[in-house]
Amino acid sequence: MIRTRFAPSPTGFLHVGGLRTALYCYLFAKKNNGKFILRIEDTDQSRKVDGAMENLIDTLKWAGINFDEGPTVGGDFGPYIQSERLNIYHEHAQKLVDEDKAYFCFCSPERLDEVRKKQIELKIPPQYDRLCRELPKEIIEQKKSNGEKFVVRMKVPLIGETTFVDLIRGNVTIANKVLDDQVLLKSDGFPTYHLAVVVDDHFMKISHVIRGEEWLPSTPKHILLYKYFGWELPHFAHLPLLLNPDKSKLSKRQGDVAVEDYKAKGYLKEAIVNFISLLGWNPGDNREIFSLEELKNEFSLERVGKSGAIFNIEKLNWINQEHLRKKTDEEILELITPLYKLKNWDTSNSDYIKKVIALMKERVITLNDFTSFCDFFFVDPENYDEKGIAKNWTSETPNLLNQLASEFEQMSNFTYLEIEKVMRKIAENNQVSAAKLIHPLRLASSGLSLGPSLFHLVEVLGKETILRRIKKAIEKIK
RNA sequence: GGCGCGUUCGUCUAGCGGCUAGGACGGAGCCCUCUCAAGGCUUAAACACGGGUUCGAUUCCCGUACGCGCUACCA
Repeated sequence: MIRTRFAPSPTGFLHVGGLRTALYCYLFAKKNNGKFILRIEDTDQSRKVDGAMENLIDTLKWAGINFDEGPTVGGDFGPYIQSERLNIYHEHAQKLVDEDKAYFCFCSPERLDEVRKKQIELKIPPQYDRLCRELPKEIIEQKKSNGEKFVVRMKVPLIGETTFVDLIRGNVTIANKVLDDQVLLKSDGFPTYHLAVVVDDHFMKISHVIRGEEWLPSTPKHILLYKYFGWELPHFAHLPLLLNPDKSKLSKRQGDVAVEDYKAKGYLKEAIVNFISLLGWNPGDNREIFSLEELKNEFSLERVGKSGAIFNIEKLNWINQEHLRKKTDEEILELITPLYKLKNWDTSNSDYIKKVIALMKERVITLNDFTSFCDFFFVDPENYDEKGIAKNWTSETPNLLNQLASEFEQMSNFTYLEIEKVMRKIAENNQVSAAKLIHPLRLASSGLSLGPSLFHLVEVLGKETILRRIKKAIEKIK
């Protein structure tokens, strides 16, 4: 049984890198008829943020990444929040101490700092100097009864090396001597990541540990712990990192990293999921547009790459457009209605909004473009594009528009076909090109010099609005 | 500093000893056209470097360089 987990810390919003890790874990599990588990790693009380867990869960659900076990849904191997599992960690830390595979350490943070500083000065690798590694039992008891604070550290072998297989990178070997005597249990009684991850992955029967590359160097410690406990190893797969444009690890400061930021910008969940799926994985052929369902069928760890990928918004834009096109006008209506309400635009006439969608669908990138480029469908323009005026508005324009207005007034069948006929006729009568009418009318009706097909636009806006706007434009422009 | 991982067009990538090194986004140009998009066509653009191995290396091995990650009682 394939079981994977996504194990974020509730320290803020879900990062796009986190979403990708979660997605790959999810896809791998689903592809193999396995289970995907969500576990909350809240062992650092100082970094914990209220509401972060709920936010994480909401965002995963929004993206369509549903977990089979985890907080809020339960499961047979819970609890799924590490702070609710402290007794399990204590028990296992004690077991290691009893078997001489870990030890109590009473060194103060101050001493540790000092040791580290000195080591750096001497240009030797900073590491715990193992002062407490062989403390006699009596001393330990004495210090404990004195109430001295302590941590539990793992006893790393001084010699030898640890090798493991990474599903993405192959064999990785690290000498044990460069491994620190890692703290397993902190003085506040919480475990560190290293203890908690091993214990939980074991008891939650995780078959494949799929996580970011930043964990690669500490994996030998985890392997050692599995061996100390006598547990079977899971498979490991370390994903390449997501990068900023300058190739550093994707972070705030260089753009948006929270999934919510992209949601707020009007990107579709389908597009975000599709885009990040391609950052480090490819299907092996030229297809690029995938639904989540399709990804579930296609995904494989064998096709995950090794090098980091820069998060490039241009491609996201294109993918968003592609997914937007796949949506029906009805679906888009549902997505943008809340945005329109925020703008205080009239949303009571959904047929009208659907016409707007039909006209704009091909020329927007994000959902937000349905608001930022669509004001004129709902409110009369107050300002007119300066360049457009300079280029297309001449002294004869008012006269032409007035002729147009009186023709429009008499039309009973106000459709784009008829509108076009009328406009071309007037152009001909005045011996000017149709453009002399089209561009100024676009300006008058939208205030812009770009937008959808003018004849369609006029039809959708309707006779009354058009006549009003023609009048207004003639008054306001020069 | 130490250890680890990585390195194909600007970006995402295909390639698993023999290819005119392919695709996509973005760029440029042309066509279409009432503008803007969309669409169609065309085009520029890459194997980090040096050694091996081999009849033959983008591909395998070793170095170098560069980048990134880790080096916490953070994850």
